[in-house]
Amino acid sequence: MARKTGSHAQITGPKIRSEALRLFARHGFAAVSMRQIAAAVGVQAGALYLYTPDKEALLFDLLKTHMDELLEAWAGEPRGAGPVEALEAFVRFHIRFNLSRPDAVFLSYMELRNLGSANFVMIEDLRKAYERELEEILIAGQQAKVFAIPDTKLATMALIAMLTGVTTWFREGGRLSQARIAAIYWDMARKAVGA
Amino acid sequence: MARKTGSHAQITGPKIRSEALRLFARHGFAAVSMRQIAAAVGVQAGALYLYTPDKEALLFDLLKTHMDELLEAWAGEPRGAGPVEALEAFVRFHIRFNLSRPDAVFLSYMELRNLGSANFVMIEDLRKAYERELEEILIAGQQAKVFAIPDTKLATMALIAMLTGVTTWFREGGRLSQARIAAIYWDMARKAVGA
DNA sequence: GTCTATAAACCGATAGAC
DNA sequence: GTCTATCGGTTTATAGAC
Repeated sequence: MARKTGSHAQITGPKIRSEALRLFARHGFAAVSMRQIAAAVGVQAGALYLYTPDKEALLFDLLKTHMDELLEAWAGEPRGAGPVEALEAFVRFHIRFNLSRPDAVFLSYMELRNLGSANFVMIEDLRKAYERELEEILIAGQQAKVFAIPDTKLATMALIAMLTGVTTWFREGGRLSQARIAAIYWDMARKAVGA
Repeated sequence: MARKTGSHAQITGPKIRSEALRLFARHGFAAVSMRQIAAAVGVQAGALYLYTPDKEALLFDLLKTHMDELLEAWAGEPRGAGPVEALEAFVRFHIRFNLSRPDAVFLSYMELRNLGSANFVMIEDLRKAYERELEEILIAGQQAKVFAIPDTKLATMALIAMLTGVTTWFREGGRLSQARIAAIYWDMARKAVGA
């Protein structure tokens, strides 16, 4: 099938998302103009509106995709039999996944406030579903008496904040390898829950 | 001394800072216009420039003040003799102080990128100085063999991220009191460092 | 599918009146 | 100290040519 000159939908669509993700994470959603995104992609600003109805929808698409991929990746992650093994799997998975997508992680933290309330609730629910995955591990370990946790809800929030924090300071080629960092965090997480 | 009609410098100055802090935290620095801040204060946009040379200087003033107050408050905080007591003091102080200023904490995390490089470095150095306070406690405890920490630098980042995370979900009048939350976090922090 | 051109609104910051 | 008015530039989003 013949296409008009300058037709590159299969390239432009993904490129808009990747450049928008990079720019939003670097400068903030409100600070980035549609013209900047278009320039980074290599098209004119008007062309963006063939791929997104408006700027907020572009942000929502990025956040929704990230959360979907996060939950899907965790669902497909192998994990051991007991709560301790499951917690170790979660800790290592969370660090590995988040470090592979630092821009998306940062965006999911910072730019939820730029979403309308309906979109906000949708992303928020996915985030809660992910947190629930960790809490269920903690509850199982608590019931099996292999964890000693004063409050599983607080432990969930504490562990996720601790693990996600890695993305704010980790730099490739730094003092410690990603594997070493994951091992150290697993050690601290394990101790924190009394395992 | 007589003043002209409409002269309220002693009220307007602090109010500009408090309203700007609230709006920047809520919507993001770039998303908030000087006109919005002025409207919240109850003056016209032009009047803001009697109190700040430009918008970025207003943001910097907020962040600098916050970091100065944080370091000053910690410097004046009573703490016990040993590393364990010092760590407990730090944990409780960090939670208490940050929960008393959630907007400033959020801003300090998210909007550093809107600072010019000179201003950025200044805030960053203050943040590092604060982190160093915690790391020195961990190092002292490690040397005294009352902590068992694989890496004091990583433990510092892990603990601060864990503790700061409280500000993202805590709501006054929620399930747990602030004192109870601090006690639970202290329990997890203590275990995490092997004390 | 992309471009150019443009509408309508808003931005940060300043000048001058009071 | 504050206001009104405004400059010069930017914004999101759309219309119509190709």
